[in-house]
Amino acid sequence: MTAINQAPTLRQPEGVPSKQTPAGMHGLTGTLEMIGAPMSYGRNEEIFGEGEPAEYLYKVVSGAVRVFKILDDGRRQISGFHLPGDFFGFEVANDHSASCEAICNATVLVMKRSTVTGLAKRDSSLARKLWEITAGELARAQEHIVLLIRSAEERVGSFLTEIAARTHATQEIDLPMCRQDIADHLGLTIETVSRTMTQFETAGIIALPTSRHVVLRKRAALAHLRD
Amino acid sequence: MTAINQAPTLRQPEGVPSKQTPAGMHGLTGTLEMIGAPMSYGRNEEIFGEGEPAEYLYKVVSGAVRVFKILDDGRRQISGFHLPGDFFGFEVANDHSASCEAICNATVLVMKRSTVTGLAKRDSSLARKLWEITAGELARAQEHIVLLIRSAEERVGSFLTEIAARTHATQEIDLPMCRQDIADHLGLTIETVSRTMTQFETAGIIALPTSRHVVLRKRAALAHLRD
DNA sequence: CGGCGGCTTGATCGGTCTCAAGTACGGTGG
DNA sequence: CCACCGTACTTGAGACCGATCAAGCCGCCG
Repeated sequence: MTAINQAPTLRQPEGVPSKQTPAGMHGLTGTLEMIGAPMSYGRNEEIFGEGEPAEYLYKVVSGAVRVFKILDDGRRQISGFHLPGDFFGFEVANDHSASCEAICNATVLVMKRSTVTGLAKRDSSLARKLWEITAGELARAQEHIVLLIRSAEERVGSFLTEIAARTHATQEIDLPMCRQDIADHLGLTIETVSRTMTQFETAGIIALPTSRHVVLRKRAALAHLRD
Repeated sequence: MTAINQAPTLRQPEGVPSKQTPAGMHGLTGTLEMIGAPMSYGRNEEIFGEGEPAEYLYKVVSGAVRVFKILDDGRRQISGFHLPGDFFGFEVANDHSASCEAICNATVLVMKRSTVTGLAKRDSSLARKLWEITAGELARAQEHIVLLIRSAEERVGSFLTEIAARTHATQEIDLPMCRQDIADHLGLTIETVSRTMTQFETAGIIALPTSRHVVLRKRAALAHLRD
């Protein structure tokens, strides 16, 4: 626990509110941000732990976080990475079903859960938005299931494609997470992830100026890998 | 399509409503069943298809159904089996994200989605219940992800344990689904499923009087398999 | 310069898939 | 009642992919 951990400042988050919510987004982005407080977390700092009461809902402002479970055999399954703009930590149950850590220094908007669910009781569009966020998580989980039954090549290829799409990158992506994080997300070993990346580079599908910086040379090839 | 397919009778389902909803169940079971109509489906009959408009919500009364996607390489991923009492076909989006078929002859309660979401706008406890059902699906999907990164032995063992729990079976279970269904659910081949079952039988963990009838001899051993 | 964490590469092992028969069971028709 | 058939399931042999074990390399920071 070497990280800086600012106490939430109970005012509007700086910077963010200037971007006003576009109409048609059900107003959640606006509403929730109003009641949120920005918090900073250092690299590898815990944001919440599995089994803890889920007091807050979160939205990434900058940086990246990983949500994971530690299995009884000691392995770690990273259920997802969350990037700027993503909500996370939404629970219907009272406790968090997974743990969450900052991957790198990260700023996160923190909203009190009781406030949000209280508002949702009176505002059916907000209630629906909460449902939609959970349904979005479900869709992502199901995509992930489909990914896990495929070959290592396809898993790594899809991962790169997904990160590129979610960061709105056209050509180059900077991976915030290490190889072990990727491996624990894709259900592979660090060696297999590394080998597969090298293989993509050899095939001219990507370039790797540094291990964290990926240049997508043939995006179509990445997306259409067969096993 | 050889199956019997009764048109929905737009009256209260027979038999079911006599069981009144116990207090504290948020009233959904009661409310939704009131607006539901029972439908019968034959073995392998389609209940809805991926991409179709999600007009209805469903609840299994008897029998069993499988929800699945066909992948672009032709493989089939069964995201889940639904047994009596289970809801399925819940979507936030307008279209079904997966297909659904009856595994055996099955009776299903069918509720009009627009009616339900209309009610949810005015009834926050119903809105919350819809959210809870989706969150339950999410939790199940995440459990499944954890399962998919484990060994074949563990997958089959957990599958048997899960079915036993969900059918409230203490000792013996009747599998409604064939080996291929199990394989497509667990991300294995039919041969591996079969071999693993045989292996459990040889080890005295289960008995297999017939291929669909499983006697659990050592439930603890099934649940605690290591890879 | 030394050390360390993160990453890559190599050699070998093992689990699961693939391909290929073989078996059990239920239904159908003679 | 039995012969036949099709479907579901089991079993076997071999190939292959990814895990494991083990070095080595790179970049960064003290």
